[in-house]
Amino acid sequence: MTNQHYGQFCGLARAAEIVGQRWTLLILRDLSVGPRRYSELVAGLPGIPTNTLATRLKELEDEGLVARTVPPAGERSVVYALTPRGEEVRPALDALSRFGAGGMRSPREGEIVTSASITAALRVAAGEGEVPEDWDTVYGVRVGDIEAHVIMRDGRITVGEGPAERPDLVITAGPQIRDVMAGELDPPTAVATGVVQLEGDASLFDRFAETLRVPYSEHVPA
Amino acid sequence: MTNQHYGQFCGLARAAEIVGQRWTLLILRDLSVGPRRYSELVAGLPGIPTNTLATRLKELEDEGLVARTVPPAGERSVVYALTPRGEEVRPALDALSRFGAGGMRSPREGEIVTSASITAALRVAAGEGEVPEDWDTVYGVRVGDIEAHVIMRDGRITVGEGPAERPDLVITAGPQIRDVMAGELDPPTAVATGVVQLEGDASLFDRFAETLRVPYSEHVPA
DNA sequence: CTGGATCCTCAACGATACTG
DNA sequence: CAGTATCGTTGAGGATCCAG
Repeated sequence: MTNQHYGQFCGLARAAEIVGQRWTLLILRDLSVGPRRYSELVAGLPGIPTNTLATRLKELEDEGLVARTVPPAGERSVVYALTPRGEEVRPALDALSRFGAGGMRSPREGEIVTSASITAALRVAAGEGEVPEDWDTVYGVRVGDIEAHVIMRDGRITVGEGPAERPDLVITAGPQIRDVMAGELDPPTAVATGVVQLEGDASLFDRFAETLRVPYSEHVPA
Repeated sequence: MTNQHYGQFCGLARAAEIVGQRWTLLILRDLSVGPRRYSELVAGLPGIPTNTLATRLKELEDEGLVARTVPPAGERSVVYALTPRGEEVRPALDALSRFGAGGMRSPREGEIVTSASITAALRVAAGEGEVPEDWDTVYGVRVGDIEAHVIMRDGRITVGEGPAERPDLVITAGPQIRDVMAGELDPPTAVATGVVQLEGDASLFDRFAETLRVPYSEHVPA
């Protein structure tokens, strides 16, 4: 429980004392996508020891980043969510995601995609989320049995978990969808080679590819 | 040396595998301020075990974030510096600094300020560094026996380590200087109460205080 | 069935000493 | 100065168990 203290009066050092703990960044990522129950966190973080999760949640609660909501009457389930202070970590999560994504080519052996990871990735790719006012498009994105949705409407982009309702276009793909978002694989080729499958108005895929962007780093070594 | 692998094809997970290691964020912070020799890193990171530093440097080199430059002939000293890929972590460091600084009030028992920490803090506070074109001001900032400098010139802000050459104003203060940068302590009061001492054109202090800003979080619990 | 607590093992970390 | 070697300690990993 005694977190590492770096002994420096420094914002980064203080941040490191929190997010430098193992699993903490991924817990925050999952919670940044939406409130979660304990078992949902376990499911979204394959490999996390249950005691580690319990410890981390307690630490994050002590730090004021996470609040556990005990349901009032009919005892259903404890729900964990980011507090307002916890929301302030988002820009850092996004910057780290962007950095990490820059060095990410294809999945390593055994690497998976989770609901939170794809949703967070799409949110980062959306960036500030400015699009023309007259766009009104709903996308569904499926990777494996995971599904997320992207809505471009009223000049803004909204990203969420789960299937879209009445999507204009459903995009089904593997992790290689990243090559499209990195600009390394142009949409027609992606479709032609079967990297992505489209259901619905296929002409909307170009818009998706050009709007959601997380570039590869130009400086990855091997 | 087998870093933690989270098994997820996710930018944040990949980033976490690197910066989630102990001390790594602070090593990157120090290197982001400027190239460093091994002993300088040790000096700037009080408490770091020497073997941990050696291990981290090797890991960061393997990741392509840090390059060690062995001096050519007259054997002087190995120098570590960020690579272009390493530079890409800056936005994440800044976002984390900002987050951590938001929760930072006064120093905890025994916390110190280092050259890299103050320089990094000023750099983050400078933000994008846009100032009016006609400003031409050189500040020296002293905290304890540490000194950094801030130059506002040609519409930009430059922050660096070490004393300023021919400063217009030298600001000497303790860690409470943060209250000024957070907007919680107005400049006249800071001067009047002796929180900061000024040498030079004291009228330039207002400009310093309004330009360099790292706000406190409104949501820190206790 | 959810939300943990407990136990044990081992790899990583921390402290110190020592060397090219 | 720039690390390596050694060793004790801590925290993570993994399985299991328990309470509401």
